[in-house]
Amino acid sequence: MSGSDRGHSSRTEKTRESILAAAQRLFLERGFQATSTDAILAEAGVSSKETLYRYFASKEELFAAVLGHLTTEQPDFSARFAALSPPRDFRALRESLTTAAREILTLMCQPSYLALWRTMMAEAPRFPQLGAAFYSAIPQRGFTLVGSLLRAASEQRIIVEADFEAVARMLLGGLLSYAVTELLVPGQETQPPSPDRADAMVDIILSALTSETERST
Amino acid sequence: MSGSDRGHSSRTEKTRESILAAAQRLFLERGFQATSTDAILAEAGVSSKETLYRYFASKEELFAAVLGHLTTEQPDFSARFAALSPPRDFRALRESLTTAAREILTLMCQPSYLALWRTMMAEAPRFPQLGAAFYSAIPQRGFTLVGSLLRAASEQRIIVEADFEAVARMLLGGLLSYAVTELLVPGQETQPPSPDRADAMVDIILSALTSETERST
DNA sequence: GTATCATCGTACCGTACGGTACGATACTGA
DNA sequence: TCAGTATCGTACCGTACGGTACGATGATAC
Repeated sequence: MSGSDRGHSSRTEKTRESILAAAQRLFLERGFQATSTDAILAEAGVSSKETLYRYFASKEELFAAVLGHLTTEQPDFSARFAALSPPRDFRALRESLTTAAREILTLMCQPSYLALWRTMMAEAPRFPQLGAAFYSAIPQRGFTLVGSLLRAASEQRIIVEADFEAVARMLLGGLLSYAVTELLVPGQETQPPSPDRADAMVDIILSALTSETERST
Repeated sequence: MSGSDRGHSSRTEKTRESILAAAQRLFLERGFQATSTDAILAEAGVSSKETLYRYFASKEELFAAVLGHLTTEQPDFSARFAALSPPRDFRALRESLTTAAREILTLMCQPSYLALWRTMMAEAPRFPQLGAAFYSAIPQRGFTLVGSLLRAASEQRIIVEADFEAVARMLLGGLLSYAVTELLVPGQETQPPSPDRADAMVDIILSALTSETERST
């Protein structure tokens, strides 16, 4: 407010960004404890710890800055659902869900995304607010968005009434299970699952949500 | 073979067990790197590092012994499915699946089980064979067992043919999603989900697997 | 009872880490 | 051009860790 950030426009911002970028790479690759501040400096091309501690009060604060940034600014799979408009008919609903599920599956199995999940779960006990923020920003939002999409479809009589919270958790949990595979069996070049795994799950869900219709029609 | 383990029957076994138990508690509670050998000794009531290194060549080997033991000897939720006999009719299938799903949900949300998952995913990059062993012993086996149970049911015309790999992943993944919640939002006493969440998922699955029957009958 | 071996208690080694201090140097803005 | 400051380069501090060494002490087996 009182004109504190005047004199340093581009230069300081650049070093700060490079430190953040280096820290992000190393934290996600090795975890919090296994990443030393010296290694971050070397990766960032910075030659003195004094520079790092000018921008971040401690290693913990740097970690929180990196993970907080990834939680809020990262393109996440929830956004795929947020963009979905209420479906017009069954065909449109199926198309929307299939596209979104495919994108989620692909995104979640990317190494950088897996590393984020791994780091979050590993450090959640030590950084509880980071884990909570991540949960409500990504998976929680996914459950909510899928659930409300299905609810909107049911209100338009496209699908039948059901426990949409359970349905959403099963669809996203099924996709998540592939990420867990990659998380537990790392490195060995397990090729990501083919997109038709997502298609199959959407079709099973929709099959459950239309069977009652068959009876009542 | 050549009479190496003769003289030390009860005493050495006891200290070894106490070291393993202490290491298990601390590794699961704090993780690998944050647990010092000194802390393990204190927790085990052992007064010299020499004793620890008599039984385990390194901290890594002790960690592998603990996690390997937990992977193979722990009562796991796959065993619940392995005990299931091929169902006689639809009612028996639903009963079996509901009971198993409830038990899995309860088991997976227990703190000790969550800590095992967290530790496995956190350390999988550094201990790849541990992660792979855990994956094939627990989640992989769960997918396989549920899938084959459903296949057996479909061969008896209890349910219709379907992509049972996807169905199994969705059912177990849906339950897993509750564990992920607890993993990411730790501590704050989030009460575990009620068992009827498991019931709802089983019913949705079965609804999808009977809808076609309605048509063909 | 005596030899054997596990454990004790303690001291030690080398290394690595998070964080601080400080003079020297390069850059930036007026 | 000059003042301010961000960065450099390096040295340092205190602590903690994994692992080793060794004599003393206790329990166990023959």
